[in-house]
Amino acid sequence: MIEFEDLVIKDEGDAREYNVEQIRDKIIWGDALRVLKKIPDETFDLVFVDPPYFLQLPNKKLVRWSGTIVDGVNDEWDKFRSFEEYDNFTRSWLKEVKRVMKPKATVWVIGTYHNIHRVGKIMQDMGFWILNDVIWIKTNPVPNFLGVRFTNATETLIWATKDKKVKGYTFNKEYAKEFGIGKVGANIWVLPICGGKERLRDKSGKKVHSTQKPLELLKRVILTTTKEGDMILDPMAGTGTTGVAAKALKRHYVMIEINETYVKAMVERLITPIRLTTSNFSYSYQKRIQQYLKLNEVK
Amino acid sequence: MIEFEDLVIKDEGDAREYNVEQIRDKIIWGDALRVLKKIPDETFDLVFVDPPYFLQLPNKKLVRWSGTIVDGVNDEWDKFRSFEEYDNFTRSWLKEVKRVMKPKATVWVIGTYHNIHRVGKIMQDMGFWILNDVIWIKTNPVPNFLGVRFTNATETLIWATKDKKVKGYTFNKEYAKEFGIGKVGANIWVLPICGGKERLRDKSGKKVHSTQKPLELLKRVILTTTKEGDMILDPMAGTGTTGVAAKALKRHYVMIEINETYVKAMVERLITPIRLTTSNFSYSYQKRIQQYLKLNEVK
DNA sequence: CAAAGTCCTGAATCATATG
DNA sequence: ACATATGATTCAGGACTTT
Repeated sequence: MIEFEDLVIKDEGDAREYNVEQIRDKIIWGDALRVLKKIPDETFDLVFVDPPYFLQLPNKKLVRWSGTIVDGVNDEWDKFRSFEEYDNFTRSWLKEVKRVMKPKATVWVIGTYHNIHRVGKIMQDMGFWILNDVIWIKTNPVPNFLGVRFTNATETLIWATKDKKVKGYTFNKEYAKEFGIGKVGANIWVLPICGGKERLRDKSGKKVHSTQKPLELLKRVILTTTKEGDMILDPMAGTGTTGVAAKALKRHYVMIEINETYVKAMVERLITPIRLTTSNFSYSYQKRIQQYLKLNEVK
Repeated sequence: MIEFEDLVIKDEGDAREYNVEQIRDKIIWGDALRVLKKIPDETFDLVFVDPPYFLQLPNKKLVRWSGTIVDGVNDEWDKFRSFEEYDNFTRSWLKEVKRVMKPKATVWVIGTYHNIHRVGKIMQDMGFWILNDVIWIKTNPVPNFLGVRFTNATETLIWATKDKKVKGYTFNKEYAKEFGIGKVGANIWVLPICGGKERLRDKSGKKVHSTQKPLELLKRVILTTTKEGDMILDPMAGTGTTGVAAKALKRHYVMIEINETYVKAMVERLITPIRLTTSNFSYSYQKRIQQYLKLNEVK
């Protein structure tokens, strides 16, 4: 039986460097930046980053007509004092990410309009070369019930190499065509927000993580842009969707996370067998997505 | 009969300021920045900007199977020496745009991953408050022939106020629901690239403008975020889609454009009567779009 | 005249090899 | 570094031609 200790390395304050064998298929419990600095150069084939979105939500509750309260993101890890502080944080982790990427590796970063433009510009300024934006269309977004904006139903993923000159990165176009709307393998993915049985909840029914990413999303990232056996890094792993998907798809992972609750949740997920099929969707989700995919058949 | 002189003001080098009556429903033929500086504060209810995308295309030809060559963007106006030069240009026009916006006005900027993140971050840094990203899904994008990336089928529009504190901007949610995918009025618009009879061509059949925007796009922008009689500015008007749509929808426009060929094309379009209905789409477009909208009915 | 087939093209950061 | 040659690669829509 696999135990917590088999999967988790607690990062201690000393300065030694990790070696690749030691951290393969492990969760490193510690601060992302501090841990990243101890990882050797050119270790990973793929990096997936889901940084704080810096939502800048007002510190008041948003109440629905029904009287219930919108359970938005109000976590300490999403608090920054200013754009400048957010940008400095972003540059810091991007610098380390770039260093630990193999020469032909690619990196994904996910965000919304609150932060993605800041991240994207900083990436370009640091020499990353954007290959695509991929638009995730959420089939079940939170509606804008005040009717003062468009309902924000999308997130944006930036996919990039570490440098303009990189050739020969991994791109599996068969999967790109399978996932994207239309025949062309477009940069548009339609899938629901993480919910149902996949969504981790504590005993009181509260969400363990406010922004848990769906397995289907990471499945698509991994299948389109890695090969079996590749090393994948997620330096802000949250509840570990990246590692769970990587394991199921026969890739190696390294996940970094500082929050103890999240680390424990991740371990639970990793020792629970899953199969990564569309059955990870509920039936109604599948039906909805089929509607989108029917577009392929329009003449 | 309406003549060129009735519609066009040629911007001369002198320093006098334009007044609102003088420029209403006019094309100002001159440099965007120089002209903008002569426009009074708080003149417009809406600004739409389609800046150069800074595509940084390689200096080599992309040849198709058939032997034809992809006629990509190779215009002087899309050339910048560096990100820094592009950013300085962006900041310059954004500063003037902010000044000529009425207090409750909003601004739209369109771009692709090549430039939109730079523009978006700069807007945030200058105090603009992003209300939404709107994703334009192009039904007929240029495929990625070589299969090394996702086909880039989207453009991104940023919609913002000039300041975080702005309340009471115009948002017509009925139209937002009509245009966006799903019942919720999502931030996703599906429409084709400008082509067919709408696409302006010279006598030899060559595109007048390499990136002419579809009328349907501007129709949506105008109907969702302005009222009848509003003043709309397009400071880089190209072949004038903004003005044509504004006129048809009973809004006032001011368009700035420096290129003589484009100005002449604009005048032609403005004196040609049009009706702005969905018949601007061909039937097959409509069918395709209906397929997307069927999602409304999914339970 | 309608239907089917051919050809061209669209905001594209699209490959590799050789000189 | 840049330019040129060669080769494997693509979908939707519109214009035009053939059946």
